[in-house]
Amino acid sequence: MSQFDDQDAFEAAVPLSQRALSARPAPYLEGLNAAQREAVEALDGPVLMLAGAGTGKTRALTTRIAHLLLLGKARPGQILAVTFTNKAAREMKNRVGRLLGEAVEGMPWLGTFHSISVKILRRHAELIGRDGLHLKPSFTILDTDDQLRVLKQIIQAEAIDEKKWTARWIASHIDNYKNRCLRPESVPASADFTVERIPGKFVTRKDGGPGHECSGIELYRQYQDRLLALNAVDFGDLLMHCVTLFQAHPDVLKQWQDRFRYILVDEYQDTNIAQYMWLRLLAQAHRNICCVGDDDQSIYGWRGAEVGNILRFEQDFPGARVIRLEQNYRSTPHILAAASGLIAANKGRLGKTLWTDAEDEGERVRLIGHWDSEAEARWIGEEIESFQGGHRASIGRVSLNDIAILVRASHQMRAFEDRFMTIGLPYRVIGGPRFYERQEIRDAMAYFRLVVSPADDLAFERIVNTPKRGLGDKAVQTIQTAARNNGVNLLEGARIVVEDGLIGGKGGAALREFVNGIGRWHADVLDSTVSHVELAERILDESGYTAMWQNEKSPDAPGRLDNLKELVKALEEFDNLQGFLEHVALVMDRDEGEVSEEVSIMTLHGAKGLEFPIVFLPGWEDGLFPSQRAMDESGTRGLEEERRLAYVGITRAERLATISFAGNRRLYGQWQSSMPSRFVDELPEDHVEVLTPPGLYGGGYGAAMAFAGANGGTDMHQRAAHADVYNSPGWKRMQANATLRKPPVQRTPVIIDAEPAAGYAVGDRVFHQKFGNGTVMGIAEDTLTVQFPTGFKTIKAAYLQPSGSAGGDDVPF
DNA sequence: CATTAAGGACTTTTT
DNA sequence: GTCCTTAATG
Repeated sequence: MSQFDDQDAFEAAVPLSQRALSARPAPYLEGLNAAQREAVEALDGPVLMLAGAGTGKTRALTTRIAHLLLLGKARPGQILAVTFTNKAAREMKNRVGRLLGEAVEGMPWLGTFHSISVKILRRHAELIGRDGLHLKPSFTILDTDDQLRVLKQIIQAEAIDEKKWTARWIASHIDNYKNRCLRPESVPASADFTVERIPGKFVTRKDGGPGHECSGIELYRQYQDRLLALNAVDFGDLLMHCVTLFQAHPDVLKQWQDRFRYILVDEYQDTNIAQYMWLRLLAQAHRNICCVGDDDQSIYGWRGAEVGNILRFEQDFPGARVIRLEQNYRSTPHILAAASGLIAANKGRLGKTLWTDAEDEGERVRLIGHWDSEAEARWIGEEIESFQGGHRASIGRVSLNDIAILVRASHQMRAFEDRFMTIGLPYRVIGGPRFYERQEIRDAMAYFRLVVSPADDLAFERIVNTPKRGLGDKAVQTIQTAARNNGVNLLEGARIVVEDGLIGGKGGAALREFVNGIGRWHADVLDSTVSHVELAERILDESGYTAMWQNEKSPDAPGRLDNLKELVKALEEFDNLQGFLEHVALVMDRDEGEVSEEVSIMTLHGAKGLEFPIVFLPGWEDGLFPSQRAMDESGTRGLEEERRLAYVGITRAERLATISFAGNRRLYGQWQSSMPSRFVDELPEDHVEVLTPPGLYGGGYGAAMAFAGANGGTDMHQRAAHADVYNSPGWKRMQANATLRKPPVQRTPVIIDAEPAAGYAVGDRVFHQKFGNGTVMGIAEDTLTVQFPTGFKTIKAAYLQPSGSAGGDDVPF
């Protein structure tokens, strides 16, 4: 990087012709509106670009990069451009390339926070660690699965009661620390948590005898130590280690500050504290940082994102220019007005007024209620078919690719998949399990990992008995003991076990073959005459892994074999196995080929940044959307985030948005009734058209409520308590369109078939020693299904006590 | 040690 | 309802 260190040398290197370009207007600037142009041309100093939905943010950002390059302000390698997703990074890369033609090489530092952090960390790995134990540049990146496996080992060693404190739960706490850049030694005691050990199980600890309790920070420390010993990092570490590195080594920081002359950040509203520190450290010297974001689209608060980062930008970077992009090019006026009206209910916004110069008002946002989630899916399917038939004059010709169904939670997708399957409507689910998260891919990867780095104990444990080699828990324990006694890794330990004949019979022979195989393939990795693609095939073949799936007769076995083939094919694009492994951990999301005509089904989170002519927004029911959990966990803040999610959903639509809700929905196999989302009532009436659903009693929703009420145990007190709901404008609209046989009476969710028992009723607030306050969602004899902030639990009534404040302060229900 | 049966938890959202 | 972990059996 020394070639960039000298400012004068760099300027001298820029051709005169390039610098002269700044003297004449650049043609690529001409299509921009005034605000976009300002955002592109304000190159030096801190800039905050507040870009509302559909205002051409990506265009401004990519043009800005092109501008920097064409003016000779920086070379491609001197621009740091950070995104959150690989998709966004790829998109930006493509668009910059298109703007510049073939003139400029791809930008090496355009990528996600995580992928850029890896690149930086690899160069300074040895500076991370303590007590003589440090990271090596070849460190592996653990995904959530590996992370949990490591934690489970620690939990077992510490005899922690995993029934009560799951690895998942502890992992989320550790992630939280890392999101805030808190290392084990810097977590304040006030942020510690306590877990219990299994009573009676003897544990020897350095800090004294057996204790019944264990500090969360202590577990965190052990986890970090274990990762270091494994020469591994998890996702959170990538950011946190980078920040630690920069803080502890000013000389290293300086190198990177000098290299990155200009910094651009996409989706700034989604940054967490670690990312914020990362950026600040890199930007503080020259302050050439341009952050793009929209506080109204901040929807990742639950995983540590801090809207505060964007709200505070001007304080962090005094003298920052704030540029608002407010002209919307995406949606019709009705859609825009509906979205704006909804988001206006949020407080603490930076405030933007989106406008459009489109003349055609378009159709109003449509609102429809259904009897249940199946009717909702049926109706949407029929709507889509009628679009296809072409007899919808106001809409015109529609391709299935133009249509998206955006749901709050992934379990909603199923109803649509089922329905579309039966009517033969092509669809694609976006954001399902990732390619590299599939079992067969992870197994294959573990083989590759172990072959490349024989010290990868996690990989060893994963595959030592896959395919079945007759090596169970006991055998693995024998290997672990041998490894520990000799101070070597598991593969070496296994070799010792084989040599000493500690495992006999079938298992011993199989283990011998396994160890020999890994050794053989490892030698081939180093042998440059062996192609890595061929080697990969051979590994899967000779290990018996391919045969395992060939012999498996379950219906998904062929698909898995296909995936393995695809994996090997993907290898061709890399120079070696190492490079491939690195790529898969961070960047390999399968490219969603848009070859055929399909309706897209995805979550609202997954839809951010996308747009579709026609959008369906089903499941607008209180408890589902806004999600009960978000509200229980974060109160008003959670509700506002949900509202932003709704805003994101509506603003995805270009021409037609349809919001719907169902009176009954199946959750965990039980039917449950629900109320329309409060967001429905917040929509500005002038921009909404209420549709009458087809079906029984002239109106599915009204009938749904009457039915639910009849079965749910009528209660005057309840009726009075919730009377206001039925006076709300949204409710009246629905009433006008539905023939109501009986007044609706139930506010809280009802399990239709459930008998009230144990003195509790559905909807009651209860308290549990560990899980805290929750809401009863289902009753079966003496067992209750309770929704806690941390999720659903099925618990015996004896462990619960009634919670005093039914219907909390700012939390409804 | 592997296979099978029963029981429990689980549902936001993702790099 | 589904997936996963644990207990019982071959």
